[in-house]
Amino acid sequence: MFDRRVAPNAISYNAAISAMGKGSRWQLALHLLTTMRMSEAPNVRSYSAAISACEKSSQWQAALCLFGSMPGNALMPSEVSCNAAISACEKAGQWQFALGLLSSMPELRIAPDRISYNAAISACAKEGQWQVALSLLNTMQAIILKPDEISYSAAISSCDQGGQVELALGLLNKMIPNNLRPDAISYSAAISACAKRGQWHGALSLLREMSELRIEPNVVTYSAAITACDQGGQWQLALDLLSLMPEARVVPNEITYNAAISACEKASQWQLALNLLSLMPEARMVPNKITYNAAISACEKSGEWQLALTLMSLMPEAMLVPNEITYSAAISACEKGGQWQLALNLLSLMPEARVVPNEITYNAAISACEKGGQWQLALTLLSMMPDAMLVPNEITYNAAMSAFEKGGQWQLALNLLSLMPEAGVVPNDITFNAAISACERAAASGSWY
DNA sequence: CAAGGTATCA
Repeated sequence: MFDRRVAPNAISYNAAISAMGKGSRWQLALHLLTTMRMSEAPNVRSYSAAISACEKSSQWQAALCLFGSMPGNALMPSEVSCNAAISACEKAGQWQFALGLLSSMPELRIAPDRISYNAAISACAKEGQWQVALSLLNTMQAIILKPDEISYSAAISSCDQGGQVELALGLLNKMIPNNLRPDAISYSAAISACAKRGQWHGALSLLREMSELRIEPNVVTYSAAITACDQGGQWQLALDLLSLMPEARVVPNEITYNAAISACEKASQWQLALNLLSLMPEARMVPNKITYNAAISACEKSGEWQLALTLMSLMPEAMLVPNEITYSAAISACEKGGQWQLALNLLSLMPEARVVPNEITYNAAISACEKGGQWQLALTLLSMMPDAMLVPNEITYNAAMSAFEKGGQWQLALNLLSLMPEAGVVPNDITFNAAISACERAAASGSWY
């Protein structure tokens, strides 16, 4: 094709740009768009393919630049180019930009179509903007753009992200009356909504409903249902679902196993968690960072701090780099095992491992100090948080408060309590109980004055 | 030759 005798034409360039997009090579896609100019002017499809390439590589600014440069290149943006730009905003979590593009379409003399709305609904869904997503769905109906299965699934997903189970189920139930056929994706989104609220019963009902309607669940459906059982405290049911997958001819993947390992965590079933981890290679699955993090947490919840640290130490040979979640889970494991020195050691190793601790990491470390009776260290960690650009939250304050209480530091406890309002943290029962207890201990031991 | 929906870890 690049033989000088046969010049590539627009079609071959467009195909190449599209292929770069599928391989997440956005720079190469843009490079092709540039080199294309030497033989002929890129057309609307070239731009659409390039915008889509940027979208697939999460380069939303580049996508918007391309879209915005079309009129200057004597090209009228099409529905497709605009929809690709909306998708780029969606992938990057820029729901306001997605809505802005949708609303600017009429000025550009492009009528938004079903795909424009669906992409915008998805953008809102990803960011938990369920009210906006639902209003877009209503707008679609109002302007006689009949929402389809994808519109509904995206809207259900917005309710899922927003924790609105009832609304999610309501939308699912409206599909058939609207002559739409719910599929595995619509059901998976609804099951996920149940999972977020721990409604395992609802999730299993939806699975049953699927079999009545002859809708084949897929691996995502099962993974979501396993998570629903996990969140609902039904770890046995979660594992039952995993074991039922072969006869349903659904092949579990890494995510399914990760969800199942997570279910073992809540049940303090570290043996089962490690067993699942060990079964993965023979099922041709490669455990990833999330798998290890879930297994480390399972050990943590079971009080197996040594095993948790062993798992963490095995990550490099599995070519996995621990992240802040790994460290936080491992620090929590040390906390549960009364190993405050090891917990602090892990925290101190983070900078050289180029892992940035977050609030949760500090909270775990402060709790470890509290359990180890190290109120001074808890105070030191608390005071280090602003330097690390971290804002202590309710959990941080409560952990520090308990540390002061255990250490008989009633003045510090009361001082901390008094600082909470200006830090914008509302003390709760745990906070007050710890503070009161600190004072009672002081009074009982006569150290009040 | 271009555009839209589902699941996992502290």
